[in-house]
Amino acid sequence: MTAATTPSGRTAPRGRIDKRQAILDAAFAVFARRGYENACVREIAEEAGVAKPTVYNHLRDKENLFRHAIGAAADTVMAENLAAAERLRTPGDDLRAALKDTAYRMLQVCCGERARALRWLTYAQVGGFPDLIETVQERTHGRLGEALADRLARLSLAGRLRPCDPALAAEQLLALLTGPMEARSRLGTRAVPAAETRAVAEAAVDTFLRAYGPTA
Amino acid sequence: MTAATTPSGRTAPRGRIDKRQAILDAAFAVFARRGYENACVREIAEEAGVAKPTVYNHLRDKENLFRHAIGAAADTVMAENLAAAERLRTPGDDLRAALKDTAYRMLQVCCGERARALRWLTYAQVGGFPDLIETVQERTHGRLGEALADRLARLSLAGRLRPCDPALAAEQLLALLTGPMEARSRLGTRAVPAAETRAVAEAAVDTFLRAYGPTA
Amino acid sequence: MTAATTPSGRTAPRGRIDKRQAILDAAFAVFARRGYENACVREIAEEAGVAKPTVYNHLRDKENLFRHAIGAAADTVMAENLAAAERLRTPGDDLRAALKDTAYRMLQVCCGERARALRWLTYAQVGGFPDLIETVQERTHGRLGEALADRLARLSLAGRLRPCDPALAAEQLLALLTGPMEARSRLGTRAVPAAETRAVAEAAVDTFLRAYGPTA
Amino acid sequence: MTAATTPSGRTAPRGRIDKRQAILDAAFAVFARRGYENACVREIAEEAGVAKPTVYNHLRDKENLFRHAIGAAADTVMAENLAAAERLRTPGDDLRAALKDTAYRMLQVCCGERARALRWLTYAQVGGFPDLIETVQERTHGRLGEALADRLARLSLAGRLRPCDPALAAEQLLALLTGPMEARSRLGTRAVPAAETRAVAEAAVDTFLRAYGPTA
DNA sequence: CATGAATGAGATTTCATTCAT
DNA sequence: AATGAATGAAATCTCATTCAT
Repeated sequence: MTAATTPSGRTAPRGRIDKRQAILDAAFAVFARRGYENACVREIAEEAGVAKPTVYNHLRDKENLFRHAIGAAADTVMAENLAAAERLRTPGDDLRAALKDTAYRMLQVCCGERARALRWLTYAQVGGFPDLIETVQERTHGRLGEALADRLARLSLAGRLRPCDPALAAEQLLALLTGPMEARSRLGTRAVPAAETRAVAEAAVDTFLRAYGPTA
Repeated sequence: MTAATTPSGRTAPRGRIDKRQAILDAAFAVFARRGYENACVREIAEEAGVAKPTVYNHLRDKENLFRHAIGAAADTVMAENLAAAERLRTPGDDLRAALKDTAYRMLQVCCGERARALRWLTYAQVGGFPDLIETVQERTHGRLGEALADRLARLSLAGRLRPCDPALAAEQLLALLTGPMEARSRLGTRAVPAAETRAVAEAAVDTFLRAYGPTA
Repeated sequence: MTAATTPSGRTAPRGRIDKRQAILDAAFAVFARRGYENACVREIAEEAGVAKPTVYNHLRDKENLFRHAIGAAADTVMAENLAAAERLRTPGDDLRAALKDTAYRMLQVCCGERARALRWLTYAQVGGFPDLIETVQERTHGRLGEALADRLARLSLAGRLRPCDPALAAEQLLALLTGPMEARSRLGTRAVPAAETRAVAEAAVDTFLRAYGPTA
Repeated sequence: MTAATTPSGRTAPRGRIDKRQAILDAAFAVFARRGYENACVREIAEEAGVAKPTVYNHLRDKENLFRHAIGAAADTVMAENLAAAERLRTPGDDLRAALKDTAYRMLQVCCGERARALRWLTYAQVGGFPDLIETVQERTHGRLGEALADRLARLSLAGRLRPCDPALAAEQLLALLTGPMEARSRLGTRAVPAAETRAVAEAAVDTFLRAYGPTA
């Protein structure tokens, strides 16, 4: 942060790698594969290549470490999802195709490694850190719903969707996408072939458009 | 069996009969409020009113205890859900009303104490016990989807729904119900007023019927 | 003990197998393969085919069980050894051959399954049950030494060995036999080929006779 | 390292240096008086003046602790025995006296506190750690036998013993020494008076020399 | 700032032993 | 006499966290 401007200095001759970032990355990785309780600080420190007290110096305690690691991952996942939703800003002539494309991209994000780990950790710790979970939920699902609602509102105003409550429409579109995927991937334990993912996206959009498409 | 008829005679000089059930109940309660790792067998034993080794005598180890407690809870939740789905066997004249009624009942089950705890534990341990989770998932969500698909197939044949893939329709109806509820209850951390629950059910059914209702 | 006179009724149509004997046998077997502390009463009961409390009914506690099991095994081993020593009662013309034969037989006993297990258990528990160990030691090694000393005294009187302290001679003969065997069998962990065992016996007797043989 | 020079400064604010050695010493002491299974790490930690996890930090687990403690004790005992055997390098004119002196010294070592404890532990755990026991056996008995054989070979070459297999001679001399001592000390449970120890040594050497002394 | 070493607390599990039938 | 069920006690080991350098 001091010298280099690239926060994760790709291949740049990074002078001092940010230990803090290394710790957070390692923490998310370890939390993801072990869960919160089973993850031990020693393993995180090893994965980050630092000594245990260094972790405590930077992030005070295990809980804080978890909160920061989760927060960072949530931001990343959300950015990816919003990027996918942006696609709807320029729907082109074929709305159905644009929706399907957007939907498929979002599903890809949701099925990705990071999003799956984040979802598991989120659910797993909803009892232990309800406030954190709520924050994450709002910064991810909530934020995505809003972005989607914005797009749908524009489309409705433009007459390309029938008049509707855009928040509700967005909520239902998301549900039609993620619900079946969770079921088919068995909560993320089995990989879903790309073709099936695409089929889920298309079925969701078809149903959505029958319900929300412009009236004949 | 001879003298005492109290099935759970607290401190009665005979404690042979339903110790196992008491342990399983206590286990689910403790797992539900502490999570798998934080739950300790001592607490479960205390809650069940038995000594710690008794727990081990009956259920071998913590993992086995967890599996049985989860399995039992899953069966209970499923039975409740199937009972709600049965409502669709006699839809009466007003299909929309019947669907909304069924939907609302299922949401009530899903938002109940036990179902919420089961959902949390399921997600939380999907990394640790993938096989168990898969089983639970199939015995609950999967089974419910099938039951629902059966009903929808009948309705479709009867011309009260347009021709469709009943499995897909059931999957999407379930998604339209549970997805929004998860979002609004913040993964189950906040109570959703009955009115809002009903609204979710109605919106889901309305959307569903626009997509799957009989063609004009 | 009541009806049948065969204490371990070989193939006889044993009316009531002696549970007590079955327990003692099982106990020795389990103690032998697990050691005293690692042997658990449950396993002994299983091996004996009875329930755990039955073991306690018959033998009061684990310590008592151990004492009786060890005692019985010691008696058996001792009987075998004494039988071998008896051979010296009729030495025949060739004393050297008679001694070698006796020595070899005793080594066979000492290397047998039971004697080895007994030796291990004895040493292992010498700290925990010093009195028992002392008893066993006297009933086995001590008793054998005396028997041997008797034979050697006769031989000495008969002029077939030079005048000597027969107790000391017996002690040293035993030492020349068992010491090298313990070393070569690595305390009983590796099998010693019969040829090597015989060589040990012969070397012991040769040395013994050079020291105690009749003066030229 | 800067302020305190006391190598084991009891409660000094620095305890970094010889904790490991203190733990190993304490471990051998506790194992010696309790046996492997009955020794508990808590007691070892207390005896060493450290906290329980410190024991685990330094030696990983109870088994490893045992192996190291035994190994160290074996080395010490062996060094003492080899020092005694060295005596034979300068036998002087009176071979018999030199042998008796050496023999007595070795018996003193063998009857010492540490050697007795080592022997008990060795036998007791021969079932549980056969590889360790074998190692110990070779590093002690085996090594001593070789050293002794070397001395005897020299003496034989010098004509002070008759031509013989020195390994066998050493083996038998050791047996003549330790065998009777084990019997008389009842496996180490009772103290043998110095006079009796000396008598055993002399008897062993006398017998040995009659068998292996120079031919008249 | 980074670290090696140390520790207090607590979890799972096993075992010998005893009731009550 | 024999047993299924229950229990008090204890042991191994792990972890989050803190000194002192």
